[in-house]
Amino acid sequence: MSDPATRNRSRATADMVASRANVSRVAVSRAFNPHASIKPEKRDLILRVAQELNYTPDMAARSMVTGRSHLVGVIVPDVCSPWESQEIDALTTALQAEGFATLLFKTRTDLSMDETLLTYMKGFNPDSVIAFTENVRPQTLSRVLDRAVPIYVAYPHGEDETGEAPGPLFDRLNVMQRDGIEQAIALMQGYGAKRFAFLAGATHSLATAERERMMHNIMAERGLEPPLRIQGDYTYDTAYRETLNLFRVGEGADAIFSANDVGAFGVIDALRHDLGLRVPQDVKVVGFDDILQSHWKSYNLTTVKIDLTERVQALVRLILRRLKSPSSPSLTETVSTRLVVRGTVG
Amino acid sequence: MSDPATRNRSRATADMVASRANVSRVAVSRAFNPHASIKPEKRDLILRVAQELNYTPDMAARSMVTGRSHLVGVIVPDVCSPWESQEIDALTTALQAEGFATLLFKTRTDLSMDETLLTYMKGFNPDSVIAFTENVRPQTLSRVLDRAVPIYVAYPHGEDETGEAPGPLFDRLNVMQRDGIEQAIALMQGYGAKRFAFLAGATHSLATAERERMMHNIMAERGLEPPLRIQGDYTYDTAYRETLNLFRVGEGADAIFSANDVGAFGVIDALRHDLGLRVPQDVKVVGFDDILQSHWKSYNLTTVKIDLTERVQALVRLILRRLKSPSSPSLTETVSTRLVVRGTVG
DNA sequence: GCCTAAAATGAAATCGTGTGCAAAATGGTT
DNA sequence: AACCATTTTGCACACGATTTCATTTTAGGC
Repeated sequence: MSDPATRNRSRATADMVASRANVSRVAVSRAFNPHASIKPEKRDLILRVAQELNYTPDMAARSMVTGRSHLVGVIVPDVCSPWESQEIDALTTALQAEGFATLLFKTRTDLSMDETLLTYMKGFNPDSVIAFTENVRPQTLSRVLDRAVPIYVAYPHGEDETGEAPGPLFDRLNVMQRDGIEQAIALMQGYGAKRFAFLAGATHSLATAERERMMHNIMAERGLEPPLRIQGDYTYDTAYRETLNLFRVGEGADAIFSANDVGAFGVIDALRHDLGLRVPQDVKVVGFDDILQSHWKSYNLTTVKIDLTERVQALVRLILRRLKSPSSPSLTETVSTRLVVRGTVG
Repeated sequence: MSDPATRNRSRATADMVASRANVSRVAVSRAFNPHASIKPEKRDLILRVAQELNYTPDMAARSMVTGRSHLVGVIVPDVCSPWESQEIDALTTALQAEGFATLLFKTRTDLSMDETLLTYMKGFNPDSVIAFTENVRPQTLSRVLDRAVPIYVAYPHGEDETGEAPGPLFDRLNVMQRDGIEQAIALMQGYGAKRFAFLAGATHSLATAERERMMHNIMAERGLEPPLRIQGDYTYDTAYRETLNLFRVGEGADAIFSANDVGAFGVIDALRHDLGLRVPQDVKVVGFDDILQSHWKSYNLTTVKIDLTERVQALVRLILRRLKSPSSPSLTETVSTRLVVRGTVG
C-alpha cells in the first residue's frame, strides 16, 4: 500500500509513473522533455505507463523550475465586442499552436481597478502580456508587472499626459492605417461625396485619434475641407443616437467614416430606419476593421480591413522572438490595411 | 550582496520581503492570507515592504501546496460567435470577482485533437472546467481530466451514442427552453402563421435537437402540423443559403423559428434582400438566445431570451459549491427563458 | 504580581518538477 | 582486450510558497 502508484486517487505524479515503470523519477521527466537524452525504448515504456496512469506533467511545478509558465495574459475590456472577440479567437488559436494557453482578464471601463487586476494577473507569472485595451496605460503595465515580462499593447502606444514614453522594452505592432483610409476617402470622393464626417471612437482611444488625424491630413492633401465630427464610443447605440443628432440638429453629411464597423452599423441604421435616407445613394458610409458581420446583407459594409491573421501572426512572432532573446533590442512588426469594397459607398 | 532583497533583478520572493522587513518568511505568507493569525502592525509593515518591492505571491508555488490553482478552464469552439463571446465575457467577469482567472482554450470543429487539447489543459490543474461546446463529449472530459475536477457542460448532457450516461459527478445547468419556445409559437400563430419551419443548428448539437423536439411537441399539442426543417449549422451564411433553397426549390414557409439568433439574421436577409419577401408581413421570424446584435434596427429580432447574467451566476454558484464540498451529491440549477418581442413577428 | 487561555511566532516538512554533475553504461576502434 | 568518446543514468538540490507543530509572547482576570 505504500507503492506510490496506488497511494492516492488524485492526480498521478512522476513518482508514481517511475515506480510503476521501474525507472527513476528523473527518467520520467526526461521522457516528457523532447530534448533530453534518454534511451528510446525507455521513453516509450514510460510514456505508455504514463498514459495508463493518466499522467501529465504539472505545469505549475514545471514552471517553478524552468521559469516559463506557458501562460499568456490577455487583457480586454469587452469580450463581446465583435472585433475583440475575433482577435481573441485568432490569438488563442495561434498561441495554442505554439504551446501557450490564454489567460483572459477583463478590465472595467473605469480605470479604478487597474492595479488590482494587474497585480492579480502578475501572480500567475504570465510569460507575456497582451493588452487589447486602452483602459490600461502601458506605463502602468510595465510598472506593476516585472520588467522581465514582454508586454504588447495592441494599439498605438503614444506618450501619455506625463510625456513619458513607454520605454524601450516595448516591441511595437504597427498598423499602417493610412493606406486603407486614403483608399476609403478616394472612393467616397470618386462617388461624389462633398461633406464628410468622422465618427470617433471612445474619447481616450489613441487608435481613433490616429485615424482621425490621418483623415484630416489626407483630406487636406486632396484639397477637401476638414470633416465634421461625431463623438462616439465604438458602440452601436451611441453611433445611432449621435447620427440622428447630426442630421436633426446639425447640418448632416453625405459621407461618414466610422472609426469601427459596429459604429458604422449604427450610422447606417439611423440613416435608413429613422432618417429615411438611402445608403449609399444619399449618404456613403465606410467602417474600419472588417469584422465578420460586415458582409451581412443588411449592412454589406465597405470598410478598411485589418488583416487579422497577419496581425496575430506578427504578434505571436514578436512574443516568441522576445521570449527567446529577452534582451534583444526593441522590435517592430507592421501590418497593412486595405479597403474592402462592398455596398455602402456606390 | 548576499542580501536576498537585492540579489536578483527578477520577481521579488517572500524571502526578500522577509529579510527586508526583518521578519520570517512565514510571516510574509501569513500577511497575505486573510485568515492567518498575525499581529496587525506586523501585517501592515509586511504589506508596505511588499509593495515597495512589488511583491506578489506566486500562484504556481501557492497552488502546489494548497491544491488550488484559481484557474478555471473554459473550452469554446468559436470565440467569435456572438453568443459564446457574451458568455465568456459574463463568465470571466463573474469568475474574476470570485478570484478565479479564465484559462481559455479553443477546440477545433473536427473532433480529432480533443484528447491532446484536454491533456494539455489538464497540465495547468484547473480547479474546474467549463465546456461551452458540444465538440467535446462529457465522457471524454471526465476520462482525461481527473475525476476530482468539477466539469460543467453548458449544454444538455444527454447520453451519447454508446448509451453511457455522463455519470453522477456532473452538476447540471438546466435551461427551461420550453417556456420561451411555447411563447414564440403562440405569438406566431396569433399573427396568423400557418406553415412553420425550424432552422436547426449543427447536426451533432444536443441543444438544437432539444429545441426541435420541443417545437414538435408544442405544435402537436396545439393541433398544428409538424414544421418543415432546414438544416443549418448556427452560422449566418448557411442559414442564408438554406433559406433561399427552401423558398426556391421547396415550398417555403410563413414562420421560421431559428435555433439561434445569428441564423435568424441569415434567414431575414435572405428573405428581404434576395427573395423580395417582407418580414414580418410575409414571413415571421423568431430567433433564440437574444444576443446583443438582436436589437439592432436592421433586424430588430423577436427572440427567445436566455438570461445570461442569471445563467452565469448559476454556473459560478455551482462551481463554488462543488469546490467547497467536492463529494456532495450532484446539483442542478435551472435557468428560465422568455420571449422578447420585437419586430419580426407582427 | 501570578496564573491561564489565546494569539503570535519560526523551524522544518511538503508540494511536483527540471537540472547540474559525477558515475556508469554503451559502442566503436585499435 | 584495452582504450576512449559518447550516451545514459540517478542523486541531490532548487524553485516559492503553505502548513503543521511546538514554542514563545501577549492579554485578561483575580
